[in-house]
Amino acid sequence: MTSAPSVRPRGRPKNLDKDRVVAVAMQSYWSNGVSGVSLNEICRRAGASKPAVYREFGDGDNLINAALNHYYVEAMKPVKRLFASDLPFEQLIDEFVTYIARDKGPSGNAAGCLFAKMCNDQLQLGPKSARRLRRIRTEMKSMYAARLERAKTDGHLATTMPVASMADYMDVQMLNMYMQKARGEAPEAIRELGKIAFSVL
Amino acid sequence: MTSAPSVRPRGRPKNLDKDRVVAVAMQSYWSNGVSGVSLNEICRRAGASKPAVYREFGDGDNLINAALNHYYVEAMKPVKRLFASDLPFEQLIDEFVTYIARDKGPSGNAAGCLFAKMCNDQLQLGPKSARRLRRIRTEMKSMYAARLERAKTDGHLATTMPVASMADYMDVQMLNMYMQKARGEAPEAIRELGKIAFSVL
DNA sequence: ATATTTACGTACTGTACGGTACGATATTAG
DNA sequence: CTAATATCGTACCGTACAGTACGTAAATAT
Repeated sequence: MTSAPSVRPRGRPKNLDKDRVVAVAMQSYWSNGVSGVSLNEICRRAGASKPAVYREFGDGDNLINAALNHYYVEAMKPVKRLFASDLPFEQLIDEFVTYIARDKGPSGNAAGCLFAKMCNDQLQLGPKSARRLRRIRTEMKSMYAARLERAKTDGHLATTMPVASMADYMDVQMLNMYMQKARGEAPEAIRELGKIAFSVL
Repeated sequence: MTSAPSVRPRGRPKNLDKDRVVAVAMQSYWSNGVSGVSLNEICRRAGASKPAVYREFGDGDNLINAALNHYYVEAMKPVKRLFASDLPFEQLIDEFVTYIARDKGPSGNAAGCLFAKMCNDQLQLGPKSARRLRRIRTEMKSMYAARLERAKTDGHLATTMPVASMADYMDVQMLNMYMQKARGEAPEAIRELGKIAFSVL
């Protein structure tokens, strides 16, 4: 566990609020895109000194990586819960679409999914965060695939399409919806788009 | 017309190859994304001096705008031709999907649609190019809508869905396919994705 | 020839970036 | 107390960026 190291370590105690830095980084990348906000700016927003951040994270790539992980564990909870639920498949998709269309950024004002934002400028991501991003996407596709398989055996889904293709399709369409949001489209339009896109399943 | 001004203007003749600069800019933005390549870099690649480029275009925003226009008139020709053709609607869509999946960047190696790339980082676009981009997208949606209307009256398209919604959907799915390409997906996978997405029409 | 007009490009400005050197400071170990 | 340890943050490094000042060169007009 990470909690309560009852004995203090040796040197000067840490002052940097690592969690805050990660949270600010996540929010910043979420709102402005990874290439839309600098490490300098994140330090400023978090009220942390740059050397402290470098001491903690090593380099910018690792900070992005940490922000991405934070996003994955925090912001994807509802989606994971939804896909683990026993809702009929059709209803699940409907909830999924509604959730994506309604989802708000951390500061309240709408923004796109951090995954989608990162997938966009993958090219300017460091190797570590790029790798992590790919891995997360694979995980989500597996989640989709598992649920699709389950729906198929339950008879809620009659199709000849291979499950893997459908999972890929869901992944792309989810990112797509989030991109629309990031472009400032209205939630209603996005919901409509999602409904059409997922009507093929 | 822009051709052959038989009388030379007064001062020192221009040496800057404006067309080349625009072409290089287009190719650069196409390959690296708008925020992935600097004006400095474009000057370097085009073999032009920076002041010359500024004299010609005023600022970076105008250069992006010019590149976008160049792309629109040059690279969208096949698509426009396709939508003006008399192909049965279903076949047209099939060709459309195939074209997007196969489309290669100017240097031969695959890259995403410049529209899609620009839609991504709209936020870091200048006001002029952002405005132009919106306008072009609207134009393309109109093109889709007109063709959809035509297919409907010809009886090639039986649906209750409003034409405007379908045009929006086509627009989004086209950008979506291009984004997949920009992310390095295989043409075959993209074609598959497109086929599924457009099967709802 | 000389004045006028125009484009040329080197060399500069100021800003921001990612990243770090290093002396100061706060703690524990003995 | 002193030594050892570890974090602190100011002030700096070199690089790259967008944009421009300005002296020079090449043309036409007179």
